[in-house]
Amino acid sequence: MLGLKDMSHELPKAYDPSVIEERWAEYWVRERLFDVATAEGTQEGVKKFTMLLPPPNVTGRLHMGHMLNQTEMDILTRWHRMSGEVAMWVPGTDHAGIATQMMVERQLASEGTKRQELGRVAFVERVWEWKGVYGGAILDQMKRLGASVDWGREYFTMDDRLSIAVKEAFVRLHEQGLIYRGAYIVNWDPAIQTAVSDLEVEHEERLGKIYHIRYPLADGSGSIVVATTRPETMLGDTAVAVNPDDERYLAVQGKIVRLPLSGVNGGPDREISILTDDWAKPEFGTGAVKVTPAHDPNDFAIGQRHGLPNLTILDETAHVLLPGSPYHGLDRYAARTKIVEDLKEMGLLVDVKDHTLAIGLSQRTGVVIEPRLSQQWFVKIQPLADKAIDAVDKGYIKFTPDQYRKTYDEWMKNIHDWCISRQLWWGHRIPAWHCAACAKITVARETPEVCEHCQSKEIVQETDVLDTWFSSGLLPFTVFGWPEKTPDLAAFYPTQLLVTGFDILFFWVARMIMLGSHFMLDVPMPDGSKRELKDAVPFREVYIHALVRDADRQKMSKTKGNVIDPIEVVKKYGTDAVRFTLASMASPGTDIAFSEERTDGYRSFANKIWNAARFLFMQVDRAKEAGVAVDLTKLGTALKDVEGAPLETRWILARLGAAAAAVDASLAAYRFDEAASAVYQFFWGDFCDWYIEIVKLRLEFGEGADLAATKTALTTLLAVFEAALRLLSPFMPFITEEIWHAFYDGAAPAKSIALTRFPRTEDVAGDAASISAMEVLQQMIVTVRGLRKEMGVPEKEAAPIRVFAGNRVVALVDDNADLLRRLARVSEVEFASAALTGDGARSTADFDVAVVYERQIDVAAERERLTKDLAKFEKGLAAAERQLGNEAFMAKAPAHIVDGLKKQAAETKMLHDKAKTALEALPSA
RNA sequence: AGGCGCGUAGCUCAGUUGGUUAGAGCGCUACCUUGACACGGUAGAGGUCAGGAGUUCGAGUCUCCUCGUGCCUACCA
Repeated sequence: MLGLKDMSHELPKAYDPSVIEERWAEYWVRERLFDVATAEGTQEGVKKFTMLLPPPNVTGRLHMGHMLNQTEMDILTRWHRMSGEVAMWVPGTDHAGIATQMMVERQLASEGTKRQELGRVAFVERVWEWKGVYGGAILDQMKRLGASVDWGREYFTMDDRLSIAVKEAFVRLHEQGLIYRGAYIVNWDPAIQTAVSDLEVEHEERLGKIYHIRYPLADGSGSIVVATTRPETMLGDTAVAVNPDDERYLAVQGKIVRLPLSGVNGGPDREISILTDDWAKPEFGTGAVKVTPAHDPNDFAIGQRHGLPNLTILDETAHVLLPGSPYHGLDRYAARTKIVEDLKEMGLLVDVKDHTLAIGLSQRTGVVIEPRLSQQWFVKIQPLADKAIDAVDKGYIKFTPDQYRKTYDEWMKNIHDWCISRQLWWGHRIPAWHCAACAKITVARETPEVCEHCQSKEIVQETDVLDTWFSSGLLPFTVFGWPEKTPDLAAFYPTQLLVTGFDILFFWVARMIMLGSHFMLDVPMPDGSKRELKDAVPFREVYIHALVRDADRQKMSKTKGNVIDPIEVVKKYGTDAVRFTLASMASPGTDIAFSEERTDGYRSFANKIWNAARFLFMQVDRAKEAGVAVDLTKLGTALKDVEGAPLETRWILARLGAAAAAVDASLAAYRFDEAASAVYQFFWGDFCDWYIEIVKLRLEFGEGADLAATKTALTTLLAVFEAALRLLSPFMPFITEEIWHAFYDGAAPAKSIALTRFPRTEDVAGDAASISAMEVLQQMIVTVRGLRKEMGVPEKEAAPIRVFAGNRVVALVDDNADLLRRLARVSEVEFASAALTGDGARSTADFDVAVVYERQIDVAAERERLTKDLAKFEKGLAAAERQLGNEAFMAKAPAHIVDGLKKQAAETKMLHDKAKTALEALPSA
């Protein structure tokens, strides 16, 4: 399947992701590597990691937000899987009622027809056809990105089994008295002509006008002035309300008003009364409110309280519906203009003021929402919300970041009943039948033959469909077979985690919590015991991630044209680089300003990994030629066997263990940025920059070389590298898979690196002492390199150095002289018996070091540097001394802080004195 | 109208319970085409942590205020 043999000899110099990624993406899906059998989930004692993919709309195309979401989920899933857990990530798509219907309607429009001409049945068929052709696009994109989901469990929210579950849920809620139908004011989208829920309305501050209109009293004794932002609705006024305590209006309470412009067919204007209601606030507008019960939720409430008639004067398309009126048939805004003009002409327009108001726009179509009185289905939400509040309050569901718990709580506590009916054709049709004979409703799981109330056969099914979020809110249990008591449901519910953006916190997350807490309480636990709320919740944890913005922090939108297509970026830099970018920028609290420059940097990282692999493969080839063969089955042992091993071996193993521990801790806290930075730092900073450079010394194959030592060094090198690949693999699955297979050259111990074990500290030997010793050595090497450069020692030339150091460092330098020679280009090391000053000597806390070389330095520059150093030390010293002289500090600060400061002060003083001596030793200019 | 964030190096961002001299990547400067890698190596420069006040022995970190900025929720005509 792979050209492995070729690879190990002829890896191209630069890594080219395009040639390998598609191959592995297909391989992972074809081999079904990430499908989980139900039996695996029922094993005793095995930890499970179950998670649902937030189902993208079938109409969707993958955007950066999806990619961030999927990258995070994939990293977590791969990490859990490699940690020995049963890791199951369930994918699917959402039928997305409005979005999909609009998409197909647009298609019909381009063919010169419309859904009404097709009829409901043909239209729905047409949508299914559309879904068949275009619906899979987003999941195909997901496959290309290597998401390690369980494709065997892929679902669509309109699948038969899910439709049955949706019906069941609806019927049960109805039976429990939690679903009702009635005429209420709802948010009406006049473009697509359906009701939408409160959440589907977006508010936008806009500058509008507020109109003060004079309504004359019928008895001619005067008038009352009302204030409104929507003058066209006056046609539907059925009262005027004033506050009972408003002294200005005491005299007109109960009087009759003649409503201007309301006459039809040339008849007289309607008469309405002035009533009192607390809702009218004296301080707002004129203190008098026109009441339009059919077109405003507050007015509706007033109407209910006072038994006012509801007069609907706008139709489904927001055109005036008032036959016989001159305004009949006008669009709402045209009507507004004309009414204002007419009022002005009649002298009834008292005032027009600028007024900013939050206008409601339909999330899907962008048109202004028209509050409209209509028959709709609602879920009585309070009983569900109570459980959902409880579940989070009691800690059964944990939010990360924690601040969202509060957001959730606030919303849940102010929740309104949920309008779940939509006047669409695409969706789950409400399982209710209206009776023509008795006008009552039959709600049933199966299509009924007769009306359950009067046995009439004259029944027709409700034409409304359910809000898409109703079905997706059930997913955490319906995907596992609910209402059936399936093994899947027993094994995998509740899921562990939900990863999503805050934009669907209320739409989806909150609904899942409400519906899960409600329905699953009735499902016994696998052992037959009663299920408690803590096990009825749909997931244990919710991780809310940030929004991906463009490099200028602008929200990506089609209208702005700043949408970054992840597939394009992936083509340019490789999936691994884009994944790594998203992971490393996924810090809590801030949105992600996606920058290609950053991605470019991580492409370099991939290239670095690639070239490290090339280096290793070359060494393996050299070894083979020298007759040294490494046993790849012994790599695990190599990670633990440090008996008599050189410093760098013990050090890199300690670093590897630390990196693994850091990744574990970070991912457990959803700190993808920290985890990414830990692996990056380990691989590039520790492994490549230091370890490989040191190992180059050890790999001697020539005459008289100690081949046994070479073999040991090479084995450790390979072992660390192989472990590093596993460490990197959740973040960069493609390049690690490719190199890992090449590494084993057809004899890989598993079908995929994703199925191997994630490195754990307990798998790796390593001691803290090796880290601190190595740090001293690194510091010394860096210092010598700096000195060489200052003194103008040519790059290729080795120079002797002098070292003055304590015992610890003497032994360290002595033992690792070859390392110094190689990495700092030192020819010989001479130990000094006294502190070194002048002559380009440099000091640290642990040692003094000087490069012995004829100075070619710029004296002026050196003086400048030393002067600067001196000033820095003086400042530090003064600060430390001031602090140490502070009695309050000495009395109150903990001992280790005081000791630390004392030590620091002593060191600073030493460095200060040396810098001073060195400065004085410089020849005068 | 309420609520939640953010403001740290030229840019993008880290900075865990307050504790020794505030970090990373990119960019920048200098040197290096060294047999893994120029998508590279080595060494550097660069920050009064938005501003002010307070608490504390000690504040990037806690409190308050101001300024700037982003978002969420909401039935004020």
